[in-house]
Amino acid sequence: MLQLTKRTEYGLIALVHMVDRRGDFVSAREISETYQVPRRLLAEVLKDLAKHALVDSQRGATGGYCLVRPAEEITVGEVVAALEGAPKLAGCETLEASRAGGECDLEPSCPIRSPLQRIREGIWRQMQRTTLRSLVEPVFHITNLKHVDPESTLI
Amino acid sequence: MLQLTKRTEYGLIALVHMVDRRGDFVSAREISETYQVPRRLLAEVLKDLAKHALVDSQRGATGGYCLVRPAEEITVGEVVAALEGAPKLAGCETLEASRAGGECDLEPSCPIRSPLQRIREGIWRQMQRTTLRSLVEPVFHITNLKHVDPESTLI
DNA sequence: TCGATTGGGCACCAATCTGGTGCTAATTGA
DNA sequence: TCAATTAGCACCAGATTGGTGCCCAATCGA
Repeated sequence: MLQLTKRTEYGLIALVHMVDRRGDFVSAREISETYQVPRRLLAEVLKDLAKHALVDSQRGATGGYCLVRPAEEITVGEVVAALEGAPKLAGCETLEASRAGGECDLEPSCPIRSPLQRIREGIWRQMQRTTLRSLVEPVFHITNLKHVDPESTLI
Repeated sequence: MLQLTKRTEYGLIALVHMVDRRGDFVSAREISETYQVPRRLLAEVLKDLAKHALVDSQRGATGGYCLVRPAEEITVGEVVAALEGAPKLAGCETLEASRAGGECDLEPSCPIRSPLQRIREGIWRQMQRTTLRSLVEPVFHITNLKHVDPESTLI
């Protein structure tokens, strides 16, 4: 259905919540109560983000999570990749790299290269260009990229 | 998993196959054999496309399907909407329209408007700007939209 | 007229994904 | 020690997805 999962949604909400609060650790409970998100599931998500080195985690009474890098350096693409795995651009692209030039017999519609593949690539590129910062302050995204037609920005 | 369905993939493949062949009807069998796609499923997809007036269908021995409009006028967004339903931009957006101005209590993270919503909107806009033609000849898309940074085109 | 070929409708299925929960252990500050 | 927190693992019900079976309806050519 072309949709990101709830996991990703919760992850992004949590990350946005932590923007510009580096240093102090925010607990999963605080986030879950603030945005009415299932705590256990959110914890699962944050754990994954920690595994992928997008957040630091600390146990104990005053523990919690905080961003590892500034919001300008974290892309939506990274978050999605961490929480649902990088979109498999299977077929041609991957084969291209591995066997350099041979015909592709795995992807049946290869000669044309499946339209869906191309669309997925496009979406993927967009997400890799969209930072956490631009989610917090959309204006940032547009004003800092004047040469890009605002109409065509992801957000 | 942020992915379009196989149905959509098959639909796009079929539509691309029919580009610039208005007039003669292409059978589901021909397409399925050309691209090694399950015939019955493809038929189901084409039926939906016909229902949404994206293709004409004709029964009988020499029947099949053909595009209703030229490839420049059919957008990927339309195809996706036909085959998997328009992405529900639930919550704020829809409520905004219906009750004009009240607080949104359905979408918990509403005050911030869920980051995921925004991303979804961006993707959706992109798909609505991407035509079938640009899937056939990517060059078309870029050269005809010179004011858009090529980096930011969907395809 | 008859048969072959095509799309249309409906039901159905197995596998997978998704959202979510329970429980217990380990860590840490007060 | 106690309370709060993250970590790990298993588990579950429901929805979605990809795909198939079967028969009917239309249409064309012989």
